[in-house]
Amino acid sequence: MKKLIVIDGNSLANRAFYAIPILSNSKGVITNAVYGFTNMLMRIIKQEQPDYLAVAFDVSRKVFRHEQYADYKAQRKGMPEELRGQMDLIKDVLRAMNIAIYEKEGYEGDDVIGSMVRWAEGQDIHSIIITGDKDSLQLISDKTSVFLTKKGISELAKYDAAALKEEYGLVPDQIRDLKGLMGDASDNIPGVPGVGEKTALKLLHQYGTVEELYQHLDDFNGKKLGDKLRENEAQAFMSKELATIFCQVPLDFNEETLARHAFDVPLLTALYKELELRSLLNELTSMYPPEPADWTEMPVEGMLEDMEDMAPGMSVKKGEKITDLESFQQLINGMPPMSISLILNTTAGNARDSRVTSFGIMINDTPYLIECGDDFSAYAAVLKPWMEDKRVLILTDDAKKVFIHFEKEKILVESLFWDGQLFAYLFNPESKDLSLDAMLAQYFDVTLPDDAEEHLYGLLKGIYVLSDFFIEKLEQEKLTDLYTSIELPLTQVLAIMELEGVRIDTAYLEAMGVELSGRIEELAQKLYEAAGEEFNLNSSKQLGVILFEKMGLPVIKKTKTGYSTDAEVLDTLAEEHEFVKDILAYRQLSKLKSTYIEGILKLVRPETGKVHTTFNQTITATGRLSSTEPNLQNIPIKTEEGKRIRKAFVPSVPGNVLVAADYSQIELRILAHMSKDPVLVESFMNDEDIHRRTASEVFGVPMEEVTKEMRRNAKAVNFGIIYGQTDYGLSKELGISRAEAKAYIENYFARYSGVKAWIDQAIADARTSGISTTMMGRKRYIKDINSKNFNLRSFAERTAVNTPIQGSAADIIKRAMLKVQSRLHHNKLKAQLLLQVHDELILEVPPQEIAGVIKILHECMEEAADLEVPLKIDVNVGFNWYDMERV
DNA sequence: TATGGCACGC
DNA sequence: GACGTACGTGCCATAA
Repeated sequence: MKKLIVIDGNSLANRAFYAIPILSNSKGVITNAVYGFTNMLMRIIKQEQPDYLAVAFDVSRKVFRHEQYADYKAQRKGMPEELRGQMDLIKDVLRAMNIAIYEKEGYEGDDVIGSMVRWAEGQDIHSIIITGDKDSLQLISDKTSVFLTKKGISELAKYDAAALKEEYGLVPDQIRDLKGLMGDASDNIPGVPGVGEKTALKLLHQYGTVEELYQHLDDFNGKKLGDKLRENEAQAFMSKELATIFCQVPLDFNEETLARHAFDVPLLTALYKELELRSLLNELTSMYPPEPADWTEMPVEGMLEDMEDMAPGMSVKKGEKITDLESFQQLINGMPPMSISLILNTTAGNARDSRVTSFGIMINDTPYLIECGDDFSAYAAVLKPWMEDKRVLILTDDAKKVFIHFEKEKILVESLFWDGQLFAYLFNPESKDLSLDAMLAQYFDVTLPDDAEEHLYGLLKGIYVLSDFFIEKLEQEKLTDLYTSIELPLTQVLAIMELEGVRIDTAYLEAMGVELSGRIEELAQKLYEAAGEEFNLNSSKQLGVILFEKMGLPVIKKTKTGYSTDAEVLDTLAEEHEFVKDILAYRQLSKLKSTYIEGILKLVRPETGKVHTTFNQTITATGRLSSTEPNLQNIPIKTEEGKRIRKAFVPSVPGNVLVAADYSQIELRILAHMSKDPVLVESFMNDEDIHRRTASEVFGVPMEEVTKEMRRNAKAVNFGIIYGQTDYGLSKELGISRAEAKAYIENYFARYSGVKAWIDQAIADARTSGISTTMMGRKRYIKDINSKNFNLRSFAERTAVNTPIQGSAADIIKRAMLKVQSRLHHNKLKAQLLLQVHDELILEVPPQEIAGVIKILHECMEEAADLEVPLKIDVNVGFNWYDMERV
């Protein structure tokens, strides 16, 4: 038998309106009833799969029943303004869905519904009426059932004749009698005063109908009830009349009109977009996928509402574990949804070595745990079409991880990313914990279950809880451009760099290790002899005892826990004591051996001879990257001994070269740009030796008369300016008196008054806003800027000066990396980005590409930002990272 | 296991 | 008069 669903439009809209908190789009149009109604409608369609579908409405407040009873529904308050405005929108939605709307002047929705189902019964069609109005129960027949909404709109109570009998002990037609006796306050049907549901049911169980009851009024002689019934006889009969649904409304019902038709997708999409009904739009687009769109335009579902705010029963489904490929294939068949959340669980280790052991994926409303064992490749292949689909928005906590593990499967992920960690970092780069758990706790006070599986499901759902909120917050904080045009795409570049890795000449490192071991051992023996005892040379505590107690050297500096033995202290003592010189040498060599030789050798992959560092994009307070395991951003360069480590960094392909391009004075150029200081700007415009010029200004001598000493001092001043150095610090640095240092700094600010003004402004801005900002809008909170504690406040002030400079430099080189990678890719070059060291990019380049790559580097890096002064790079080329020649 | 001291880079 | 240059990572010793 065919199935007709007919919905009481007013009733359902009303329920939706009161069940769902007020929602509105950005223009202030209230949408909660539209949302709830449509959601309910979609669920019914999915669940019931009807052949015919219609919605009936009341057409006006004046209906034929008013002729009988002027006060009919007089009690009822007018529809609230907020709901009235939504009725037309609901009808717009229905029209866009090509769903039949029935209404007739002078009749209520109930009457239209009654007429329709009676017609349907004649056509041998089974009807289901969906309403919140119990009056409709009178329409139940062997071919008609009624689903009543309860508890808001989330659940339906299904009634057929049997269910009605069981709950009320009545047949459908007796509903009219029930209303006749008990009345209905909401419709202002009076009934018999003093008779409520209990009494009415008792009477009907005994007498069956109002008519029959009044035939037997004598039974109530001498009882109060009898008097009430007698006094209100006319009213009882009228009430029953009023409660009777009229089933002969003159309407033309036909199967063609009632049959389900395809949605008018463009119209419906436009409507949802206008109303900003994101979860509905998402649902629609998963049925009818749209053209690719800019991800910022792409609404992430308002699943937050679904899961958190909606009535029970609307929440996402329970999680499910999948352990075989077939089940997974079934899950991932057909068109992708508009968005999925995806969380990879991997073994520890670098990009190359780590493996995906399991992953969580949420598709539509259901989170899954996929145990892929050793077979992630097969699962990745199944997911491939979705990962390569630009329309799919992937919500994850770590986009780089996703890029890496799919890239390893030769799948270039093209879908757009929502990366929770990256969002959290941009909102506050100093956050200790950027995990989804932390974000859910911080912003939604949600704690996920401890159980690993349930926790994963919670994360998958949690991403959706955070998604719209974070995108909105990103927009509000004006960080969207930084995210979409820099940080997110950079993630993919970093993934490629990590996977590529850097070749290490292990034989060289090992040989150097052996050499160092010998020298370290010699030094140790010499030191033990001089000290007159053996002690742990690596222990600063034990060394302190030897130096300052046994040998009686002067204590220069103390630490929290005892004597300081750092390089600064030892340098002061070194001149007169060979022992101290040897300690310094021992320290230098053991540092090289433990950190750089043994440390790096431990991390070389034996299969390839490469190390694969991990670039962390969400660690530093200023926006710089950091590098770990190994840290390739602090490979020695200052001392000749240390610099030799760089000979071990070689191209992976024989004949290739390493190309290193570093920005010349990028931070001072940024300072020139931001301060617009005329001297500094002019200096860069003329491509002068910046430290020489500073020396000339500060010491008041012509450029050509600047001595090496003056230039060294000026360089320290320039350096110190960027960090907010004090006269004390500068005096220490240069080994001059504090007064002298103070004079340098004062001279500097006198000559570079624009710089002074900018620094003052940067501090003042931070003081008012509590924030420092980079050129790209990256933020950092400067929390102690107004502290009464001098130390904290001074520190905050230095931060407020340094952060815009260092952070803007980070912005610029990140942009440069994107440009470079893009050019290499589009020109189909074999050259590869390998490393970034804050102001420097290192690439491996085949010999035939060297000239082209150098040109690309100049263009991309020098045009990464448009400043008041030019950006300039120096390029060096060599067969290892030590033997480099300037080109 | 956490912390401090030290040393390497930009 | 304080306290004394930004941002990181890694190794080792020591304390807990």
